[in-house]
Amino acid sequence: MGAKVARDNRRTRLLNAAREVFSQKGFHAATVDDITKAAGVARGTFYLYFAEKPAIFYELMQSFFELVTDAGLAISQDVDTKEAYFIRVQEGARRLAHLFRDNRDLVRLAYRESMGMDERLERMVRNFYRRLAEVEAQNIRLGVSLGLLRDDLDPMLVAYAHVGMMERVFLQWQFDRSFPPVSDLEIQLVQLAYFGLKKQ
Amino acid sequence: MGAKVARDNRRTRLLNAAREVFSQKGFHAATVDDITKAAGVARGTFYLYFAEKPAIFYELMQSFFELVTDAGLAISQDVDTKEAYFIRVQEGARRLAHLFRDNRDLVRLAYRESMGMDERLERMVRNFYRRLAEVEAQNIRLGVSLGLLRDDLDPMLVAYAHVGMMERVFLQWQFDRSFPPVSDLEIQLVQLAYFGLKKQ
Amino acid sequence: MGAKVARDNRRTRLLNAAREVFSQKGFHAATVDDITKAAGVARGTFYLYFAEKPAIFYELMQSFFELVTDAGLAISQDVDTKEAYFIRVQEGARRLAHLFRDNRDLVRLAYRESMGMDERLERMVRNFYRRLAEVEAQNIRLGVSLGLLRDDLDPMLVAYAHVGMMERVFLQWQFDRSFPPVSDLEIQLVQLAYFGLKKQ
Amino acid sequence: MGAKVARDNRRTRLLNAAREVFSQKGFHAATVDDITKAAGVARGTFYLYFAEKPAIFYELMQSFFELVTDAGLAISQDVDTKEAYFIRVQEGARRLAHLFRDNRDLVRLAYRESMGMDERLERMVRNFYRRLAEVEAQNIRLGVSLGLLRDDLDPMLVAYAHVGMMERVFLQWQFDRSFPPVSDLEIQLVQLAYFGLKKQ
DNA sequence: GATGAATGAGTATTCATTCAT
DNA sequence: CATGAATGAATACTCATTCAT
Repeated sequence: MGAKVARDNRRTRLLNAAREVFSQKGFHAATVDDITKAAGVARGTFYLYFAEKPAIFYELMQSFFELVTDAGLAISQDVDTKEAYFIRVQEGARRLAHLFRDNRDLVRLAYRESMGMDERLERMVRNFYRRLAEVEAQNIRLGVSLGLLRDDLDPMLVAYAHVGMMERVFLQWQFDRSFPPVSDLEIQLVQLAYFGLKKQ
Repeated sequence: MGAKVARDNRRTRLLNAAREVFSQKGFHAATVDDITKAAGVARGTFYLYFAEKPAIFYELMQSFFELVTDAGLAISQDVDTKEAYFIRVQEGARRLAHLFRDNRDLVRLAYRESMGMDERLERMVRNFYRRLAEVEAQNIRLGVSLGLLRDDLDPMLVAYAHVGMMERVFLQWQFDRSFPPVSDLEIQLVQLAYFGLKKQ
Repeated sequence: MGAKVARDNRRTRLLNAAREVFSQKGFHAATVDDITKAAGVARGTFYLYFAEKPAIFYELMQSFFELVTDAGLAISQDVDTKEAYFIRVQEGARRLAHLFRDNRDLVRLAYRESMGMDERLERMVRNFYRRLAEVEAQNIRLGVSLGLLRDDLDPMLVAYAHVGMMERVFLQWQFDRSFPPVSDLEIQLVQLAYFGLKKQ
Repeated sequence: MGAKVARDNRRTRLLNAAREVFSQKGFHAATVDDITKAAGVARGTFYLYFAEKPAIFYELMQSFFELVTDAGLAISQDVDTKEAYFIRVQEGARRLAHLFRDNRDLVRLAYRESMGMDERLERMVRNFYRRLAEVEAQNIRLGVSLGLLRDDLDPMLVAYAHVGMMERVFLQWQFDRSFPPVSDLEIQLVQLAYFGLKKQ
């Protein structure tokens, strides 16, 4: 079992190293050598665990996608009252904010080259957004059925809008130093999404 | 002036060729040779008009950024009533929708590798978003001063949220075949932004 | 002795696997991994029986060389009449034909890269040809002393000529589908070598 | 035209360099860098004239094949008497001997790895031998029709036999230092082929 | 201005061999 | 004896950029 542990160690070390290296230099500028050096293993070892350079990148991306999707999935789980729903939505927004804050490397990497690599990655990204929107659309349908949300807008369209506002705001919040220093970011966002911008 | 025209022709042909080639193959996979061949000029000619391969890419990106920013700027121009404001906002949304629809190549290219190239491009992208958000924040402030919009949310934060929802929705609408077929896309979006999602 | 048998089994299995793998993919394209996998042993095991990849190849080549040389040696053994000599020569030719037919893998491998590997192999090949020619030259000298063959040609030169005609004909016969379908191949060859091509 | 000359120069220099380098180190051991260094051009220049490393090797092989085939073709040209035929055969043998002597590099290279590279080269080699045999078979048929040669042996079989004896003898003569020092090599060979080995 | 031949730096991947278990 | 995870040297090929014509 020692071997198994060592094996997992190597794989994990490569993944961590790759996350850091990719995040700093970008996919293209980062060499396999950079990654193995950062992981403290020999060059050839990389290919024992990943078929090719893109493979490790896909895996990192996928793990980010799952973090985000899981946050979305958690919202509707075991919810059956308006009050519980609203709390869950608020918690979901906070969880997402924390996720962006706590995984800077992964976030940076995901938004740095979530596109432009190859057809396969582009498909992964498209699928991620679709799936995420479907999850959010389900959340919205629950809100509608609870009598909380309006039913005259297409749930998928609204879902994409929510995904977009969350990602752009959290992204800017994380990486743009000039972003307004709001402490209750996710609260304002939920307010905006719920009440809209019109004067009451 | 014939020379000037020829010169401009070459430059323009290179830009058009680059837009197409980059859009199809991506920045890294596209070679200078691809571009010059598509433009029908010799390889060396490229370097008479652009200092290096990234330069022509920056210029294309910049032109996209300006298209978008101009659409945002047009909203508040010469507006002084609630009614005019609302019409302009609606027009702005439509203009943006058309812009995404009519410039597929440019949009694809911009979102395909708006990141992950180099530090300079990343700065360009960050600046674009900041400037765009400032423009939208100005629009919002006008709406507030006209007594139309609430004043308890940070305008920049709301601006980023609007940018995010627009870009994600229009992007998906353009490139995801499974996007819900809504004809009044930009109307629903403005509705959502103005009234929010809560049941009236 | 069980261990000895097992040991021999592994070694033999490696040799057989190598013969097949080399014959199909060629020396360079064949990997040690291919061979050990085909033999059903672990990679490290290879190096318990062979010092390096070329070693197993040398051994296969050597075994082919010995098969051929033995066929040549058999001709002159215990021969003391013209009639016996002629019969033996004919038998030798047939034995060689069978040898090429029954060891396609080995033949293919030997002629596929009997050269171009390294200095040592080239020396092996040169030595093989020299030794084979010496054996055949001895046969010829016996024929001369029996009063059957002319004595005005250099025996070594004639020996090389015989080696060449045999190898080229048998090789083509084995691997070129367009080779004329002659059933008495080795008889015609001996005829040609003995009587020459001139019209009687 | 200066450019054209320079271009040809580079190409020719690469071919000459490749012949030497391949001949010394073998195809696999020789690197593209070795060749370009020997030719005095930059690495990338190689790929302006040859699509890949094997391409230049194929071209060298082909040129050798043509030298040999041409020697065979010359024999039967404009011959219509027994005397002329015999002279031409003798000349052909000498021409071949000279060819092997004067193109050591090419010969060495051709026989060093005329096999074992890839499917395409193997096909080239097979085709070369078939074509060469066909040429020699034609020569033999002419000898038969002139009443000089026997007609009871398959011409293609005899042709392959001749090819084999020539190549093996000339090869050994060139590269084996222990080869018997015969001055009239090609004369003895023709004698052997014509009269055979039997005592008159 | 325009050309395109020449340059040479840069990198993913393979695979023979070792050695700790 | 046997294993197979780990090693790291080695190499063809691409392509942005230059510069002589």
